[in-house]
Amino acid sequence: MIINIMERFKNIGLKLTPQRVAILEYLDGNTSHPSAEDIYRHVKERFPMISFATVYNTLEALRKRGLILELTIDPDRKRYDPNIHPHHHLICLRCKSVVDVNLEFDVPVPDDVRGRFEILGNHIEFYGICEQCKKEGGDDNGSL
Amino acid sequence: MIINIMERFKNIGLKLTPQRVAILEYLDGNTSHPSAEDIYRHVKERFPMISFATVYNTLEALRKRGLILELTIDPDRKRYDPNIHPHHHLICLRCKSVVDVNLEFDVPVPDDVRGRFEILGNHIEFYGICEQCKKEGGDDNGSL
DNA sequence: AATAGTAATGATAATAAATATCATGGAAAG
DNA sequence: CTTTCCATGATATTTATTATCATTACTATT
Repeated sequence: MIINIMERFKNIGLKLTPQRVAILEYLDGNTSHPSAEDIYRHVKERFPMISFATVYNTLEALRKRGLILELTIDPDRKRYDPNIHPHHHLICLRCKSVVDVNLEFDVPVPDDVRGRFEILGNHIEFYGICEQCKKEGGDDNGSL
Repeated sequence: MIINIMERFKNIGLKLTPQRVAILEYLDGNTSHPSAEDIYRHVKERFPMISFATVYNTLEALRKRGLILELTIDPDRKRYDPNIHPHHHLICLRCKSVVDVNLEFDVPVPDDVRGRFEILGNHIEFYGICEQCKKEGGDDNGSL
């Protein structure tokens, strides 16, 4: 999979730099829905000189080509998802962790809506409390 | 409806200032999902002295009491919704407009998922092209 | 292998949204 | 009316993201 992306990178005329490889390797199969800063901090361990500009640059290059998704599920920051297949998300209101739901749901939108809006896709966010947070107790459920 | 909110405002110990009334009136029945800046610009017409701090202040007070929802559907800014009943959204990829879908969908989440995550609610985002944008043509569909 | 062409890097500055601070003003209650 | 205490507005700060640009370095070609 990651080989494919690297090949596609080159085929499109994008240069495959060590920094980009590191970012791609971090993203490959990653289901933690990292933010730009998460990625920056991780890659920095191997490339202490890496700049935020490179991270944003690479993410934008990937996004423009549809190789990653930019998620708008965290009110504070963008998150990125290398899983580009249609799927949904469970979002923990306490710890903000995001878990994939790899299911196809049939969401029957009425004709009168379809007539007024060309629907190209959908994304379901499930809000709740993750297993980990439930174990730890507490009663702040955050807010929807 | 707006009377109710104003009453509740006072009952909770919040002060009902002219600025807040203006914000409440603008939000009441508003289905445009305005950003803080949208609200600021509108209220500024009547209260040229109003500050952004007051807008954010009021929105936070309303949100904390569950009187409005903070929407995380626009990658660039938070949007606010006075409709606190469960509903979903159509988001135009071209003009970023947001339209309500006041329907209840039954989204059957499998038991193994429910066992690992207490689901408290869900929100469906439909992506597509609105009627207005389709009329105007163009072929930039934005990206999911 | 040397080189030329071009895109990527990283340092830095610039935007922009949202939050924090705080002296002053004003709503609410008695 | 007066007192209390929260809200306001001016401003500063924080944080995320985008923009700029000289330098670097990958890639293809020779």
